[in-house]
Amino acid sequence: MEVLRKQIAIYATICEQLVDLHKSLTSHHHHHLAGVRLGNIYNDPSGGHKFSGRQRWTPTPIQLQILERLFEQGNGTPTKQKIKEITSELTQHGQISETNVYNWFQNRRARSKRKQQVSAPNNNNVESEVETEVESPKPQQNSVSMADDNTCFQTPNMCSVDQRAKNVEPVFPSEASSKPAGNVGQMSYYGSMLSNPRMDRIIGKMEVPGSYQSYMQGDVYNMTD
Amino acid sequence: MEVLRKQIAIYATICEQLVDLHKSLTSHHHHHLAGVRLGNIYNDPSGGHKFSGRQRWTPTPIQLQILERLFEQGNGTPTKQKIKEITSELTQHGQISETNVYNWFQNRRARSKRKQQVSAPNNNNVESEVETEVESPKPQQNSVSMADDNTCFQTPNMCSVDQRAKNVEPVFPSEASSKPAGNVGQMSYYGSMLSNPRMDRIIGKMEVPGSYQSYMQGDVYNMTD
DNA sequence: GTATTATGAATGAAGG
DNA sequence: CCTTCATTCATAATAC
Repeated sequence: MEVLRKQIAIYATICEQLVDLHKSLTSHHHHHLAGVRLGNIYNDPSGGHKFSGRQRWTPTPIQLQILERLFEQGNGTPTKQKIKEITSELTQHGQISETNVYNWFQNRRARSKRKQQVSAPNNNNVESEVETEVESPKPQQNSVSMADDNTCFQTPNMCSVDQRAKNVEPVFPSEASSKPAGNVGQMSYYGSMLSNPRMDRIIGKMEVPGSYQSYMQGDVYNMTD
Repeated sequence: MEVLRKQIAIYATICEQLVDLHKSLTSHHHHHLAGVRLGNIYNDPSGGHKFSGRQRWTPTPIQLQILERLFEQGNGTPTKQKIKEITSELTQHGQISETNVYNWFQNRRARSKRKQQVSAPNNNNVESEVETEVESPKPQQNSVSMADDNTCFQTPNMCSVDQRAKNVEPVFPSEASSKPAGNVGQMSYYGSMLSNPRMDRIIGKMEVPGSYQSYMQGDVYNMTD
């Protein structure tokens, strides 16, 4: 009897933790779970009514045309004021929000930049590492001394596994029918999956880039380190 | 006694399903999350100069959880002292630096603010025509998105699970090897578990804290013109 | 139907 | 603090 009660309590805890975890994950990465409110109508004059649910805004050809034109004109300097105007204008041609416009310009600009970087290699001719995508000789944000002490600081994944492949295997077994939770005392399943097994003892120190550094400097407390 | 046994069975089922769901989500979309954490997991035999890895810190789910909690607690402006403490704590769950924590809070706050300032004007009137969550063919998250019958997610993977309420065996674990059920397979869907009274509270926590839908509603940037 | 590409969106970090 | 950039992720569109 006591055992049973305990079991119940434990399960309750586990469930809560699972839910909490789930919430964290979904709220940060699974936007498609949450913010599906934009493409509900998607007045696509081109005919098809894709009521399949649209998580992602897709510009109509007309919108795209206008956006492209604006981009070429102002060349990627969308002021907030402009954005509003543009949005108002584009709304007449389909569902759109200022966020969409903002994102569009941001992406457009970034993409252009990147393309040019790739197209115009300065003096390197050995950058043909991976042609899968624009590997781009990333000029690296030389903060201060990030690659000096411990190069492997925050790098979650050093080896360049192609994440674009959708069939990458998670490290933990699929366990479709293995065992969801081993011991009830602790969340062993998620524990093993989500918490790190003390493999990090190499936490040296980190770079101190501008903002934070200045932030720190203003403090009365000294960096007791 | 019987009630207790039943409770255990129910919890076992719930846990299984949560885990399964979570696993589906993470493995489907977040392969990187599965092997998250500083990935020394993969042997890098190359050991060469293939160090094109990412340099951007990515919080582990646990770190994220903790950070979110701290943020919600009202410590919107963590002092340096706080940051140090938090960092120390989070270091136990993955590589992290004070800068990361600082940036995270900064970003979190800024974006939270940005979203709120959108929700606020929406309170009185709905001048923004982008606001039209009525008649959405795909009912998105509202409060208990998962609790809906077939709401599922847009994820094709998830939606392909049929509702065959298979063996929801009680499998109340004994005190020793309390391992909830061995096989969940396609999981019998949420319907069964949601009808449980205990699940009520948990489902309440399930709801996504509303990040993206409000983000979509209006502009992202403020009009500092 | 499956794999690949294009691109909208999310977010960590830097700058001001 | 607020804005912007750079990078990454997920998915609609498309090629196969």
